[in-house]
Amino acid sequence: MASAAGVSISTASKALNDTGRMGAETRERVKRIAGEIGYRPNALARGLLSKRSFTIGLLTNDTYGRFTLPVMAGISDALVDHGVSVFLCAIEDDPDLAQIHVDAMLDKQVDGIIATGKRLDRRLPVDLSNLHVPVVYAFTEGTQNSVTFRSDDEQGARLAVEWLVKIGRRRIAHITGPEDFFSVRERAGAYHQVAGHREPVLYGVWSESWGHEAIEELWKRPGEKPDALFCGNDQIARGAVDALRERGIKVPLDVSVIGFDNWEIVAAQTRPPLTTVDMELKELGRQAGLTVLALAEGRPVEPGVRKLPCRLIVRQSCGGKPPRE
Amino acid sequence: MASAAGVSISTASKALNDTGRMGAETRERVKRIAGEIGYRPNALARGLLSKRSFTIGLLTNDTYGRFTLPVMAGISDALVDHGVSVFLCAIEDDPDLAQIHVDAMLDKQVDGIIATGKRLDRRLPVDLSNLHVPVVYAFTEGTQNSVTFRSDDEQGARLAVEWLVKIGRRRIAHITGPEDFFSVRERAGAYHQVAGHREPVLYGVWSESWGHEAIEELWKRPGEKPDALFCGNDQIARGAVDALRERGIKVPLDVSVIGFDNWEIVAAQTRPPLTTVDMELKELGRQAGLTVLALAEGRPVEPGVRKLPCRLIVRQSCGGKPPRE
DNA sequence: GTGGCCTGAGAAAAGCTTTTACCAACTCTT
DNA sequence: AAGAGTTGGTAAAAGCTTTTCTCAGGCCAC
Repeated sequence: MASAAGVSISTASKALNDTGRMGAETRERVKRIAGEIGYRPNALARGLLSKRSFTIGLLTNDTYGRFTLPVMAGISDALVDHGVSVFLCAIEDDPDLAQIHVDAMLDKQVDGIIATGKRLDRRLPVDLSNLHVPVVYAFTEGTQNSVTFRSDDEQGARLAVEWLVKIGRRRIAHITGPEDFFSVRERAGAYHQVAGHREPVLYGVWSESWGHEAIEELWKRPGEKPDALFCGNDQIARGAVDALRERGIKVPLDVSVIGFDNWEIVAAQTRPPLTTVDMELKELGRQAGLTVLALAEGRPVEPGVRKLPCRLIVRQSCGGKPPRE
Repeated sequence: MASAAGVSISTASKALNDTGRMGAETRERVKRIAGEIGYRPNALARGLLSKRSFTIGLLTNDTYGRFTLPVMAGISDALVDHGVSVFLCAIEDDPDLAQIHVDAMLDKQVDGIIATGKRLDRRLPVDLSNLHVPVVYAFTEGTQNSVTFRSDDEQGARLAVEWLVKIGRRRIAHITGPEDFFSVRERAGAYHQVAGHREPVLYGVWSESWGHEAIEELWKRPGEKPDALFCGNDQIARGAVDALRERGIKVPLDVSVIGFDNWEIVAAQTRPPLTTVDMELKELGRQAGLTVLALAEGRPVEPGVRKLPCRLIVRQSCGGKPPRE
């Protein structure tokens, strides 16, 4: 205990927290000695009193996923400056496990909870709506009157298709995932708007092989072939690029291809590297973290859905312009 | 407070913890009422007294990585049964950030720390050797007298090469990552032992494009071509498979290919899906979690390096035998 | 009938920090 | 020089559990 080395016990607290009245040189001395003996206050005791644990819980059902990781990095990044740590709880769509983790977080007096997932239009398998701690949703469906952060898929898709139009492509096809995904419908909607229905939308699954198949299907059809592909994710785009290469079609010379997600490991390793749409998930996580912190501190936050803009990452699969950055 | 609804205050504690002496019906009544009002003890107060926070810290420098995620899932999986939660701290090779996180964990009285990384032969950029809490290393280089868990890369490589031999391959080449990786040398060593130096080892980088290049290099050489490839990771294997296909060489008919890591997203999406070596990282995490818990509870644990066996995942890139599981 | 023992339950302390209240001593002011 | 105000610091309470100690009452035995 710092008081042993210093002077008293409550004086030490006031010295270290720059609070209360005391002699300047006493304060300095206590601080110095505390530093020397490496004294660090016990956060448990502090939390017990202040009702703040400087801890938040992150609940995700996307264990192996590419979505949660960037979101998490953003949250952690935003909160470390405020001395807040993050409990990560992976709940594989298991309601019981989820409840266990939520209870454990509540027992540990988390200041707030962030729920995140792998899909915008699905709820986590646990009800967080009537907790006595603030809850923020990030990249997952929230409840009524909650704060929810999500990517603006419509704007992202528009970015992609407008880029293709801008570099001179006219017959743009859209190969994407299952139609029951909200994101898929939003992106397809934007595609229709911008591209003007010139080509049909091909709905499928989120895999490379579907990208392959879709190309076969498109090139089997009579008439003019597409000169650009807007793909629902990078894996589909990669499958498509590979299929085109096998047919001797040059990317980006003959066909421009654009993906979605900016999943580096796929997008950057494709030949040629994929131009794609980044959902800025780290920024999304950062904002979610800051928001849950604000709520925990009692600052008012307007409920509602916040759509964060996507960003186009230009690599080499579109041509038209040399890659930047 | 449960005591308000029940009878006293310390009696409640004893009732809920099945400790102390008291009437059976009193105990039942307290428990029932506690259940009804949804009483849950404050873990902070409990931790303050018991010196156990039921919290451990997980430190990783592999933010986006495929290694930390399974390890983490294993840890979480093993500890949730014991009521222990996990603080995840991502420290991007930044010593200052690492120190901040370690200090925060210590302040929060974690019962132990698990350090994990993306490479067996590198240390985290922070010294954890003289903490007053137990530290366990998982998939990263530990300190003297510490407990370290790692995959047995030699055994894994042997598994792979022996499989190739068993299905009748004789000219097995090894395309792998940078030679300064410990894992690379271990795997190469096992390859040499089992394959008997029939083919040279090609050292490069951990990317698909290196897999491509390596194939070009191998097929440019005069003389007999390899009939099997043992690749240092799944990405290299994928690059190699793609390069072979482009040359009209059939996998697995003409050449068997085997990868390393069992990174589903690469291995399962390759055409044909890759046979590969799984390092059982989730099991590794599970054991690390259980071990740090044992240390936290004062149970003795023998220091040293524990090598966990790898497992061969048979898919379709080798032929020889139909895929299982 | 009384002393000893057992049972059931409550009182109190401890764990560590922060905050409020308080006190002793000192310095002005008049 | 005495009262008022200021200053520097301490004592104590609160926050919530758990654990140990104590106590009151009932029962049995002698």
